[in-house]
Order: sequence, then structure tokens, then C-alpha cells
Amino acid sequence: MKDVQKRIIHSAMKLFVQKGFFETTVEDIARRARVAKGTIYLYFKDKPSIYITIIERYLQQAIQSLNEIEKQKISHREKVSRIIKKGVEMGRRFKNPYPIFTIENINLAQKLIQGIKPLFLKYHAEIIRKIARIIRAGIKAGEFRRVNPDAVALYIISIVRTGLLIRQLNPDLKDPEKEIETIFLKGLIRR
Amino acid sequence: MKDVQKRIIHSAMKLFVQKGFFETTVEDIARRARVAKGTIYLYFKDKPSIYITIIERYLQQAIQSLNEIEKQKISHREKVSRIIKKGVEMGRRFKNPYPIFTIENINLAQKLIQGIKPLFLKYHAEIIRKIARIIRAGIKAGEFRRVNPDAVALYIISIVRTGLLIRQLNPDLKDPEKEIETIFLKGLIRR
Amino acid sequence: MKDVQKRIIHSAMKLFVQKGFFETTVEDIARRARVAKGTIYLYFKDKPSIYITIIERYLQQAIQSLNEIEKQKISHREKVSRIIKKGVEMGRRFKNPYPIFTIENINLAQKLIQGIKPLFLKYHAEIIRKIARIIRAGIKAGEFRRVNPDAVALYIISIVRTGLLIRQLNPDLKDPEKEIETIFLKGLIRR
Amino acid sequence: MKDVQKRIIHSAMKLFVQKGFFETTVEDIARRARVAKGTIYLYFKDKPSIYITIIERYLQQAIQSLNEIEKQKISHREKVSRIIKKGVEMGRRFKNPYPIFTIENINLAQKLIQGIKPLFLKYHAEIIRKIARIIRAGIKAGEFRRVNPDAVALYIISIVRTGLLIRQLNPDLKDPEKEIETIFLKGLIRR
DNA sequence: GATGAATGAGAATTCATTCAT
DNA sequence: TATGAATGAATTCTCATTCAT
Repeated sequence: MKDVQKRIIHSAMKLFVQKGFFETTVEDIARRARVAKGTIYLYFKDKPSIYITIIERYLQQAIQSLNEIEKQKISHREKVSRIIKKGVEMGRRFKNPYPIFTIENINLAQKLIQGIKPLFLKYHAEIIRKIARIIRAGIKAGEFRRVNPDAVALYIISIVRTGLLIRQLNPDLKDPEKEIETIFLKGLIRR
Repeated sequence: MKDVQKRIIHSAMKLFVQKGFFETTVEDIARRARVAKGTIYLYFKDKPSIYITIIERYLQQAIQSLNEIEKQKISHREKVSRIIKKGVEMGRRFKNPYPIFTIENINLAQKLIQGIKPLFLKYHAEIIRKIARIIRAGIKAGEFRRVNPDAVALYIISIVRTGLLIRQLNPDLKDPEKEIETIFLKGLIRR
Repeated sequence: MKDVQKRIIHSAMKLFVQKGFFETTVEDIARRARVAKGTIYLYFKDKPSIYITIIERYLQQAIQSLNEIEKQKISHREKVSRIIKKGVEMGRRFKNPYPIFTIENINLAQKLIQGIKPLFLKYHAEIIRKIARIIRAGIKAGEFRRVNPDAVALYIISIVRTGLLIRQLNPDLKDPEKEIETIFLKGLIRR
Repeated sequence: MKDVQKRIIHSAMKLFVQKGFFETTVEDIARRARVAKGTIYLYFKDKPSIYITIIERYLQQAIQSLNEIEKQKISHREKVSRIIKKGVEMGRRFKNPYPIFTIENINLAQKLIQGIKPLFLKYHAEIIRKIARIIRAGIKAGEFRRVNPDAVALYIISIVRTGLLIRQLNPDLKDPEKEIETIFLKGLIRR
């Protein structure tokens, strides 16, 4: 990819994370990328499409990571563990743009979200499918209890978010996603 | 509270859910509330403060519900179960404005979120404290495993979101939060 | 009509004539009308619609004038004469926005013209119809030669333009439309 | 003239007719001419000057045609007839850019028109002069009635436009400029 | 000569907020 | 209190023109 385009994406990502999509102006993005305002429009048709591009790259990376994890010769339990770990790690890097698609954001920007929806649904379905496949295999192998694989796949994504959330709100807690993961795997109830 | 103010809040809530905060204009809110635009400013100092008011009421209701659940003479496990159930129920009613405060929204509107933060932190801390107290009691009673109560409290909030998310993306799944809750309580791994 | 709207229309008309549609900015119009830029958009949905409004009023006035002339108890020849006179007079006042619809302007602004077309065709057809009716009556009365009334109606509109054009390019010529009209009625060829 | 320049002019002419001057971008012109945008500026100092060049060539052709017609050994009446015929024919080819200079366009683009004015006035005066000379000769020869030759010259130009206009708005009418020309020569009134 | 990426001035439009009535 | 017309700052996007290669 062209250096200029990279700079624009980079600038936009930083600013979207720092100030939010709506509060970042195209001029801000241009300034930080050290290009003229008009240059942005040589590479992106409008402001939302910059956003979409960032999200799309993130999702593609997520799928890539899932593929790699699935291939590994480890227990299903360990695969789930790595998915969560990788998710938190990526979320931290991107300041978590993934959940942009979740119902929560509906509150802030229906129109924007609607525009992204088709793209998201495509990737989201793929991600869920991949995770669910691992869960299903784990059930078959007698490793996991008989659960609904799709629901659990969504649940795993949610756990990633919880991990990020805890880090944000309770920064003292050491290795929070480990704790969460343990409960997820072993349950809250003592036996 | 004055009837006019109620109408404004009601109108705003519907519209924020329907079209999003940014895509709802003050004029929209006024029209739906059948008041003049200027009247809004007799009751609220600006647009964000309408939003904040809605969030605040939601959080107060949440705390109220937690108080009621805590007082009940039931097992801790059952209390957790009811918290999740109530959370999903409230989320469904509000189309879930709660997570507006989560890191995700950082992507869309830092400034807005920052303005809400002090208020949110106050309530959020209280909610976490209340849930954590129940968890702690459950551990003490030997009902739960030895976990970090604060982390679990956040985890529970996250589970509520997962329940809502599944309903949204996989509407066919019957009683999704029940499934999630079971995993939360019993764990994924078979023993 | 509201005073503000009148001022906007008036301001726009002056400026469109003075500087042209494209070279007049909405800010120009606002300044001259002594209102804020945003106020324009309370009365008109966009810039072209100001233009359309002006044109429409002109066309309505033209039709009104034709109606009055048709009713008068004078010879058909005199009616034609008055139509031309009135046309030049109106054109002078509006600096002739009528021909905005003629093929000429296609060269400058297809999109704008296309947007106006439906409106124009409606009025234009009515104007042609009215003039043609007078011509037909004149033929029937033996006053005019057997000509195609529709073609002649268009021809009359064209004569109005010629009158205006001569005034513009040859300001010394006294009463130019009189001369043109005479040729139109009696012909160029000597007999 | 260089092939590249020809291609640019050709491309611009097609596009100005198709989409209008303002709605045609320099990029459009370049693309259609299969040259780079920058190349245009090697041949023309700016966008209006492309327009001016096109108009100028048209006017030069018009003068050329007039010269040829004037030299022919035919009646003055026939000369007038041929001028009209030729005018409509040229107008049809160019989709009539001539009247771009007429008062009508004032409504759309004063600045552009003003820039073209000096050039136009020069050619326009020459065209009027040539036509007026033919009329004057016709009067002297007793062929035409005693009219103002300059006014009639302008009138002839106007008739050309009427012919084009009728073709545009009433495409069914056969040979419309013939009808118009007859009235012009013989008059509307029956004798 | 030719290219086309980059520029940035400039335009239309939106909408939260004010304030005279 | 209530109104809603008016405001104008702010934002997105366009496109003629330049200039390093």
C-alpha cells in the first residue's frame, strides 16, 4: 500500500481512538498525516469509509489469527485460551474497534453502524463460525460440556471485552483475563 | 418531575435508541415531545445533558434493582441469576444504554463519553461494589469458588451484554442468557 | 409571504442577474438579504430551489399576463403585439430569466437545467398553448396567414428575446422590438 | 494544430454539450482526451480558455460561411435563406454554442461570460456587419422593405435559435426553420 | 513534453443554541 | 413559561491548478 494511504489510516486510527469518530474532523486526520485535506479524498471516498477500512483490516487480522490458532496441535481448551489472549492483545492495540458493531453503539450512531453492517455481518459470521467449530470439536472430543457452540462463540468475544474493560477500570488487577478465563472454563460454582 | 420534562426525556430516549445520539437533532426531540425547541433549554442546559439524565436514571434503577435482589432470602447463586436476568430485561427495555460507557464507545465519541465519565464512575463503582458484595458472600458461604469478586462483578455485567448481543444476532436461539449463565456458573469444561 | 423570504428572493434575483447562478454564493445572498446563511435554509431546501422559485414566479406572471391579453377586445394582431411588448417589458425587469430553459443554457449547466425541466415544461406548454390559441383564432378570422400556430408561438417567444438582445448590444437603436415586430407581421420582402 | 490539442478540444466540446461547462471537470476532459490532467495546462492556461477556444472556432467558421454565402450569385432573399439554413445546421452540430453569449446566460455565469465578452464582441460585430450588408444590398435592390439592417441581422440570428428551439421542444414538426423563415420573409399578416 | 499525485481555497449545508416576543 | 425564527460556527467534500518526476 502507498505510504500516503498508510499515513492516513494510521493518523485516523490514532485520532478515532483518541477523540472518537465524530469528534475527529477530516482536517485533523489530514494534519496528523501531513497531507492536504483533499488528498484524503484521493484515497477514501468519504470519512466513514476510512473508518470502515480500519475496521475491516482489524477483522481480517482477527480471522487470520483464528486460522492460525485452529491449526495448532493443542487441546481445544488451550485453543480457547489462546483465542481470548489474542483477542485481548489485539483489542489493546486497536483500543478495541471490534465491538463497534455491537448493539451498544447503536446508541451513538445508527446511520454509521448501518453502513458498516453488511461488511461486519460477513466477517462476524465467519469469526463466529470459526470459533464455534473449535467448540464443537471440543465437545465431540469430550473436552467440553454439551453447549450451544454459536452462543459460546459469542460469549468468548464478550469475554475478550470483559478483559479489556477490567484493565481499563481496574488497572491494578494483574492478568485480569486469566481470571475471567478460568471462570469461563471452570465455572463460578464450587463443587 | 414536570410533565414537559418527562415528555422530553421520553422522546429523547426513543430517538437516541432509534437513530443514535449524534443523528438525533434537538429539533427531533422537541417535535416528538410536542414542545418548542427552545423549551428543551429551559429543562436541560444542552443536548448531552439530556443524554446524561437518561443514563443516570437507568443507573439509578439498576442500583435499586440490585438492592432489592440483595435483600431477598435466596441462595447467592440465585441472586447472581436474578441479576443477570434483570440486567438483560432492563437492557432490552432501554436497548441497552448502559454499555455506552464501555471502552467500545471511545471509538465514536470521546468528548461525550468524557463528559459522562465522572457520573458514570460514581454509579458504576457502586454497582460493582454491590455485585461484588454478593459474590464475596457467596464465596464465604462456600457456594462459589475463590475468585476475585470485582473481576467477577464486571464479568457479570459483560454476560448481560452477551445475552443481549445473542438475541440481536441470533434471534432464533431460545433463552440465550440462560445458556450463557449456565456456562458462567458451571464452566465450559466437562468433568 | 414573509418579509424575510421576500428579501432572500429579492437578493438572490439581483445577484443571479448580476453575477450569475454559479458565481453567486449562498453567503452572498444571505449578506445582501441581511440574514444569516442558515436562515436561507429555513426558507429554501437548497440553492437551486431559490433559482427555481424565481423562475416559477416569473412564469406564473407570464401566464397571468397572457390571460389578460387574451380576454381583451382587440384584434388578434394587436394581441400579438401586446404579448411581445409585455414579454420584453418583463424580460427587462427580470433580465430575462425565461430563456434559462432554452437549449442555449444546456451548454452551461445540464444538471441544473434538468432539475428545472419538469417545472418548465409544464409552464412552457401552457404558455405555448395560450399563444397558439390566439394565433389560431387570428387565422380563423382571416387576419393571419395559414401558419403552424405552435411554431409561431415559439417564434414569438424568440422575438421577445431578440428585442432584449438588441437593446443589450445596440442600445442606441430606438424602440427595437417595434421594428422586429413589424417585420414579423409584414415580412421582410417588399411587395 | 497538434493532435493532442485537437483531442482536448474535441473532448471538451462533447462534454460541455453533454454535461455543461460547470459540471464538466478538467479531469473529465483529460480522461476523454486520453491525456493526463496536467497536459491540458500545457495547451490551455485554464478551463475557461478551453471554452473560449471552442467558441472562437465556431465564430470563425460562421464568418467563413457568411463570406461564402455573400459571394454567391443568388438573390438576397436566397442568401438570407441560406444563412438561416447554415446557422441551424452549425447550431445543430455544436448544439448551438453561439448563443452562449446572449443575455440569457447572464443568469448562469456572469464572470465567465464577461471574460468571453471582448472576444465575442469582436466576432459578433463582424457577423452582424456581414449580415447587415446583405440586407442593405437587398433593400437597395428593392428586394426587401426599408428596415433597419442591424436589427434585422440580429433578428436573423434569433431565427436560427428559434429553429433549434422548435426542433428541441417539438421534434415532430417537419422542417421547422422553413416555416419560420417563410413568416420572416412574408410576414404573419394575410393580405 | 507528459504525468498524475498533491494541494488548499472555497462552497454548500447542518444544527446546537439564543433571544425577542 | 413557552415559542420558533434566526444565528453562524463548524464540517464535509470538490476541483482547478501546480509541480516534482
